[in-house]
Amino acid sequence: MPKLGMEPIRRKALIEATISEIGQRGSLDVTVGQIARRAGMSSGLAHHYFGSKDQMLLAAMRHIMTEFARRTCRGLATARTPRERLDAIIAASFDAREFRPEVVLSWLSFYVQAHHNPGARRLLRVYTGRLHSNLVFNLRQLTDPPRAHRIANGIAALIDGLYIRQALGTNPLDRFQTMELVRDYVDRMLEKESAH
Amino acid sequence: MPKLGMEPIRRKALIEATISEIGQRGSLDVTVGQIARRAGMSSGLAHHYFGSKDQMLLAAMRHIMTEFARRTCRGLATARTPRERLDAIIAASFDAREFRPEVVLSWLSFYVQAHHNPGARRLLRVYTGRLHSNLVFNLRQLTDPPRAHRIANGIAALIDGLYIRQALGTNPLDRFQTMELVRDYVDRMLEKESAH
Amino acid sequence: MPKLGMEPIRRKALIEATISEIGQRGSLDVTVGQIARRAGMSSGLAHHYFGSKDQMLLAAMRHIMTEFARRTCRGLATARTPRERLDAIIAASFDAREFRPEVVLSWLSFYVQAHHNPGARRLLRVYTGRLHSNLVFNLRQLTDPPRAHRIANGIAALIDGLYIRQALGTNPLDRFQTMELVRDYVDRMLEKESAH
Amino acid sequence: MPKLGMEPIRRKALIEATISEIGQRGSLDVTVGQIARRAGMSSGLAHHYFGSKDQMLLAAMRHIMTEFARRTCRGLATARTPRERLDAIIAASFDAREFRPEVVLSWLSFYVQAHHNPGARRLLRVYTGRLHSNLVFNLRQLTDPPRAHRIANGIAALIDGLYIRQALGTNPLDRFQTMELVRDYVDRMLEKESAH
DNA sequence: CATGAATGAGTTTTCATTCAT
DNA sequence: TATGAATGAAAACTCATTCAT
Repeated sequence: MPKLGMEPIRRKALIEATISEIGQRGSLDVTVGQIARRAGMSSGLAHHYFGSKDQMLLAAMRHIMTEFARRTCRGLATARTPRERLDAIIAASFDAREFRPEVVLSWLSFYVQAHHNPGARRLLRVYTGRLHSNLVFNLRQLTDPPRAHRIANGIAALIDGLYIRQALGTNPLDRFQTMELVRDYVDRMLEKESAH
Repeated sequence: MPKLGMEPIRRKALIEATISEIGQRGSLDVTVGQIARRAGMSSGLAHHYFGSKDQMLLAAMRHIMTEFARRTCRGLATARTPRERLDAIIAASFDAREFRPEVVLSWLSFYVQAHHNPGARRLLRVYTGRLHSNLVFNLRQLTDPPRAHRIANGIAALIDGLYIRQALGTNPLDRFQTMELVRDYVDRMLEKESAH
Repeated sequence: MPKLGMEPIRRKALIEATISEIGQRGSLDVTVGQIARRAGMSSGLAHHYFGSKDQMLLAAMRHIMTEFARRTCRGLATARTPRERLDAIIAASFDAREFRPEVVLSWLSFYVQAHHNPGARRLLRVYTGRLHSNLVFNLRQLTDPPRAHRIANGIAALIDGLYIRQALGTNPLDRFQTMELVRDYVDRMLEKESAH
Repeated sequence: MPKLGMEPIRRKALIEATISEIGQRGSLDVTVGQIARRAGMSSGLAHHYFGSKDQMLLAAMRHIMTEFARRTCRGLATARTPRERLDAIIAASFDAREFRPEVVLSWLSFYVQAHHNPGARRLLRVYTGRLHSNLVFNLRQLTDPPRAHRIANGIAALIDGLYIRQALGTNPLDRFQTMELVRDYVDRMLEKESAH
């Protein structure tokens, strides 16, 4: 049933199928055929729209990051104070849709891929850089610049670590406790009288 | 001329070659042939000693974890106070030999593998469990049990996150700063007067 | 809005695109999609007009040969003597438009195709036969029949060889020197006193 | 039955199978699977020994050219005069084994491949260059340098042309008549009194 | 008339694994 | 114990061709 304008529909279906399939299999070792089947089309069509498997994986990664960026923006829009904005960024990372097993596993897989795929690497840098500057911008209004950078690094590492543990099933906390852990970290690090 | 006692030598060579190869290629997509060549033998021999590729990867993972456990034990032996023991555990994680790119990348790869390989999963649980109880045991002497668990989770997540960032090249801190970040976290979380 | 009389226009565009594409890629491994795109239409339409890829390639071959035949006729029309007519045939082969890289390469590619495609083979025989009888007809007026055949074979082989070398870039002569080489051959072979 | 030292045997078998298969199918569009089957092995093994299809085709081309070079050398060794040496070169080109349909067709196919495969191109240049200098070296002892080059070009073109025609089945001459045509060309071109 | 969506067969290539020696 | 020859299954990718619209 070839209709006009199928491209965006097919691309979207393939991206979603990619994420689901990675999540379900728990590995980036997913074949184009599996993804295409899940998306209800032939593997040839998947190639037609994405050119290569790598491009498809990259598109999926991009999709996840775009969604994350959008959620972050939305959260930041309603926040009033720097502290609220930090919480909004954290909340975006642990949003219910973001923190689903398949999405978290996709992140992990992409992380691995990023090590040898230049495109994935670039994408990851964009994400990392954006998160860092978002955090630093707000932290700077609450503490001195060196500390702001230091805390931003801690937050980012904590988020990454909690993601991994979530992906591996070694995170005993639920979504809210997980978020609370990060917020607690921020609070503690911002306390004034600490002799650090 | 069949040499006696070759088995442990060959196995060790293969395990080390596995880790080096994964580190150098930056990916779990490493072939038995590549590993065997690096270990100076034929792929057939690698199978002879390990039975399958998966077993070989698992053995490499086990090796890394055993090394880590040994280092942790050694560190704990000389520590006198709970706080010192916590520091020893942290130091073991960021030991110079543990924190080499190839080892960190192997960890990351194993994490991915753990999700669908039961053997790897079991191994990972052992490591995670041991780390957690080690941390909790010492934290409990410094704070109440729920908090001890909470902080242990935070430390573990932070370590995992810092590992990932190290593997991906997104960790701007050097080894000592990295360790300091974790120790700082412990200090902050243990401060008494915090209103949490 | 179905346009009337599009067929010849489309067919012509496709034939020209076929030759250009083969010439540019330097290979018969040209896809229908590439040709169609170059001709400014969809691959489906190309099939609509030609039925199959082979038919399209064949039509292109036929086009080149028809052009050649037309040029030969035109050249023969103004020639007065047998020797002039021989020169006209030679000139038609090395006409500036005929001797363009893409056309020469198309010839070469068609030659290869001719070996297993009956249609192409038939077409090639027509061309070969026509050239041979044209040459023999005129040579017969200058020498005895066996020699005429012999010389015609030599000329045809020389032309083919020079074409190949042109296609491969191993012909160091320019178009005029190339033609002169053939004409020289004719002169030499027609010399009376030769002890052959 | 894996024995030691199979590599040269397998490589040879594959090269011969490549030439036969190209000859029989009349096209470079021959699959690795077909070649391997003809050589009595799996396609995987063919890749094991050659790395890629292109390398295999290239090896076949190299084989044909090496054989040609060897034959030429042998012929040149027994020749005493420049004229005899020219005849030896010609004879090597039309040697019974060289002029078999499958070999001639392989040449033609390789010619096509040479246009876009750098390796094939380089190989072809070596062959062309060697033939040219061999011819020129001997012709120079019989005529002036510019003429020597000119005649060498003619001979080479004639040989190529006769090969093509042989491959396409449009050469009505047998092997001896074909050779004689080239020798006759040489004789004619070397005649002194010609007013050229 | 025209599109481009869709398929599926076919091709190259890779690799874990087996096994004769 | 050790080799590397050999297989075969699986994967990515290509493309002629078909067909609903």
